[in-house]
Amino acid sequence: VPYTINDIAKLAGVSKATVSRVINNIKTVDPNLRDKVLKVIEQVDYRPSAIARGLVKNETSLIGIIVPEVANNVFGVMIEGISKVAELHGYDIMLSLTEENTQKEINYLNLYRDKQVDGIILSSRLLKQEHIDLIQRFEIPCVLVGQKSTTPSIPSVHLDNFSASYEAVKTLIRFGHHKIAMIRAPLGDEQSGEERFRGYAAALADEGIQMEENWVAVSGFSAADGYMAMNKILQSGFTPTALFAAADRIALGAMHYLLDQGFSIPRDISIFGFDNIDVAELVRPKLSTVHYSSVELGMTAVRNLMKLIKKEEMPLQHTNIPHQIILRDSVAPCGR
Amino acid sequence: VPYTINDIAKLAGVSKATVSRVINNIKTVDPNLRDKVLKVIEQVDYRPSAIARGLVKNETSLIGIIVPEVANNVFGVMIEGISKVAELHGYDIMLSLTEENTQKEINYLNLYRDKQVDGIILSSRLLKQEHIDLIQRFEIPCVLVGQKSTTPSIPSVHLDNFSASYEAVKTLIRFGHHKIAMIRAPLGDEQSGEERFRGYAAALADEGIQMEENWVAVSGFSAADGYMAMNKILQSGFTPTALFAAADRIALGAMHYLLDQGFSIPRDISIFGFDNIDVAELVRPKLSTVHYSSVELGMTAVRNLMKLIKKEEMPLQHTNIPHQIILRDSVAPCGR
DNA sequence: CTGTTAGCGCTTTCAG
DNA sequence: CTGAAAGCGCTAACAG
Repeated sequence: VPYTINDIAKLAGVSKATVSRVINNIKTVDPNLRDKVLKVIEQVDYRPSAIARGLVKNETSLIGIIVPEVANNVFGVMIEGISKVAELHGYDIMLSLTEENTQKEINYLNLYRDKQVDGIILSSRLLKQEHIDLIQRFEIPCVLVGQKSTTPSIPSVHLDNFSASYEAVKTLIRFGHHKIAMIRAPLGDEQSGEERFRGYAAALADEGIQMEENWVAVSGFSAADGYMAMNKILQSGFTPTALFAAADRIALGAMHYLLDQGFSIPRDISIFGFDNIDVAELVRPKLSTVHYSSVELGMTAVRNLMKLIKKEEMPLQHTNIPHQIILRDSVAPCGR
Repeated sequence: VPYTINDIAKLAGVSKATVSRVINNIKTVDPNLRDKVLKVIEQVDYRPSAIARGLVKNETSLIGIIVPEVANNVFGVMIEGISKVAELHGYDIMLSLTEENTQKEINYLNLYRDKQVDGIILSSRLLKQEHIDLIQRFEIPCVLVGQKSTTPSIPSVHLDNFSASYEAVKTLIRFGHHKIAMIRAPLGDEQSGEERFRGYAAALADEGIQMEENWVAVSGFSAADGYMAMNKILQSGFTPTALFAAADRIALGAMHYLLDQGFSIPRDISIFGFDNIDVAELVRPKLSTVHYSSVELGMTAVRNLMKLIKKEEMPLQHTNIPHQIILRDSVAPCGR
């Protein structure tokens, strides 16, 4: 049975107001009383209830995170970034996993309102107006990560997916590749899906390369999805000299399909991924990819959230995280 | 400004007790009143404050998770398991990352007490008496995952690391290997460190193989650590025909070192890992490893935690999760 | 079936 | 500098 502030007051022979002052480090307390109180607190190992405090102060020092999954390294790393900065600011985190299910996202948004978190970091692949409406109605500080905000009051942190893809594909072209396939991510996903595809298309167009419909396949984010997508492209009769995949795990799945089919990477087909997840460097051939810092993504999101919470300064509606082309062994000059 | 139960009471022309009954689904409410209240709630989109409710009920429907990291697939997957079952039971999760820092673990344990979580899942690699004492003093339900409990009131979920390692190494021996190196995990880690090593040692001993000191190197859990550890073993003058690593990422790091040195896997050296992380199957050669379900680990932990919370039934002090040897391409018969 | 009342553990005026 | 008192939003007896 934990001690309450009343117990401490009684034991120390003071009022609970005084105890409150002591635990909140308010200087206007007689040093003698303060010591007495502190001693009692120490003795019985008293800790104030965050719940009760939350009720009266309307603050929980909690931030809620909503992400699709956490077994995926991209999100794991991002959460570590979030956690680090949140801790620095004295915030703890609640975590909710949605499996990209919009209804769950909505539910968790509501849950976070119930729990009165001080702020929310939302990473949704299919951002809908419904999300935005809900967030605005709550008036809970919220920052979007991975998708671009469509509303001034809700800042977002993301990368420039278009440029990143554009540069990746340009790199492939510079290596002499023209027949470049792409395994793209789902259609509703504005950033990882659409933008990364647009960058690919633009790079080809700029070089006067006529892309055919069967050059691109749509895929989920898993390696298994990538495996199947690669099969689909080859089945269509198109044999590219290079592949650009919208995510590393997709790329890895595709690579396995190609290896299983007897292709040699990168001799027969070069492969370019996206995300630079931890294993990109642990496979052979090591995967060329677009790097950006998921840690930075998470950290920046929290920093912006802090601004929002403290209302000192309005963060920019859009914050871009830098990206970088990483050339590794999976890309070689075109041999055909 | 969110509505409170008082507002609803006023708007619906009833007492707040009645509103409370409605939102808590207590049947003894006149259907007319209930409808009226429900309508108002709907209209203004009222949601009861979980904080206030928590204060009076002494329940938060929150469970706290303490893990070293989340960028590591093992923990990511485990958390997904936890999340799934927790959600099923109506619990939400708080997450804290410790980077294996004992002081942080203690801090978070304390934090969870402040926040009055209903239960805690603790995954610590270096479990100390200090943890145990703290948990017992709190009287907060807590289950350990990954380490074995030393206290009847604190159940734990883990695998039989000794047997798993034993079987893995026996498998290597069955393939004709005798000169089997091991890269083991840190000394203080009773399970992944000590037990996995003991299994290795026992398997060798049972076959009458005399293990030398330079056959084993100690390593952290990262691929980089594994890379260096493999270097150390080779530098010592020992060239094994097989390697058993205490974790897949260690194995992967070691594999890269060997490939960099011009060895062929598995022709020159067979490699056996542990954990069956997602990428074990995404590398070439595919990694042989000890499989266990991290999802199951997490789910079982929550199930036990629920028993503890609901006090219906005391869970077993020790619950073992099954494991399984997975033979893939990284292991071949000994050629020497 | 419904309203009144008394808290849950804390912070915060407001007097003294 | 300190204590009394009110109240955060809700639940839970207890009468009626």
